[in-house]
Amino acid sequence: MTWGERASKRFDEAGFRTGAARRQVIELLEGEHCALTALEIDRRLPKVGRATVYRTLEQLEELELVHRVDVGGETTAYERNDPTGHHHHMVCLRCGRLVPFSDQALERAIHGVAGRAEFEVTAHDVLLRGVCPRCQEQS
Amino acid sequence: MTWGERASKRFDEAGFRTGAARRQVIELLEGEHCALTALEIDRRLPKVGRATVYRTLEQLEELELVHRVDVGGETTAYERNDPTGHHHHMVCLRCGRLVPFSDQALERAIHGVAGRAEFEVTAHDVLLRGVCPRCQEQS
DNA sequence: GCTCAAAATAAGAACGAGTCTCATTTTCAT
DNA sequence: ATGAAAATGAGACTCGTTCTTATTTTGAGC
Repeated sequence: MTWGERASKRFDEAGFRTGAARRQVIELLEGEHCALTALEIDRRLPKVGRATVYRTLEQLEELELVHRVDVGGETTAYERNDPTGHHHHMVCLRCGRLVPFSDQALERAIHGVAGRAEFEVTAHDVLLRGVCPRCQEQS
Repeated sequence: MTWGERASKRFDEAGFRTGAARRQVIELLEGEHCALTALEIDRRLPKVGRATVYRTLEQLEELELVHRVDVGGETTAYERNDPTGHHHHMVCLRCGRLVPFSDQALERAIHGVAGRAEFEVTAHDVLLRGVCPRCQEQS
């Protein structure tokens, strides 16, 4: 079952009705592999209102079908929750490109810290900032 | 030498002139131990213009006297660069409290990833989200 | 101390991301 | 088919941040 099918099903089960706007947002996310910002989605779906885009993303997040990716001060990005795996991002400071990565040692270290902390840690983010290969060439 | 003195000196060396506004921003940061948001600083210094607050923070960042702390979508916070050390933050999802931590294994893992990446990595952030002890008690 | 060009500043307009409101359209249980 | 409830689009609004511009302050050279 694809992510899109799973998303539709989960919406049904949650008792939501399905409109054209929601379908389009889901289709768009289905086709993307890395994070998309809310405004990017709005721009790519000119027939869908901004409010609807944000509302839909909020619902998708509640249903745990997408999660936010915080990439710096600018705008928030959203990404499909793929059961295949947890990962983090590198962001290019010049062009904004996002590249995913994952690392076992990193995850172990984070779980270690979380275990020793007084906080009840429920989530974590790691962001590497730098310059992507493409932008390095250009300088 | 205090952080404030170091900051003033560094500004001089960089060829900047010293105005009243900048002095006030530096004094305010001097007195704070953890991150302050730009707007918080603006609010606490009503006689200083918004633009000046932001410009000063930008310059402080360039001179490596403060660094940004990204704590979620809202607003960006700034924190004194203490030579004693690099650290990350846990943020409480209920009350917003920030608590610093640092961990050797975590840093090693991050440097490992950065070294293997095609990106030229210049900075990194780690944020643990959860519930602080104080808020855990209240529930 | 003065002087004056350059730097710093204050005030507020402008901008961009995100939220809210509300009138209209669509969905779906009946 | 019908109509109450949900979903939607358009645009007003908010808030953090940036830009513009006219004014004030600084400090190097006298």
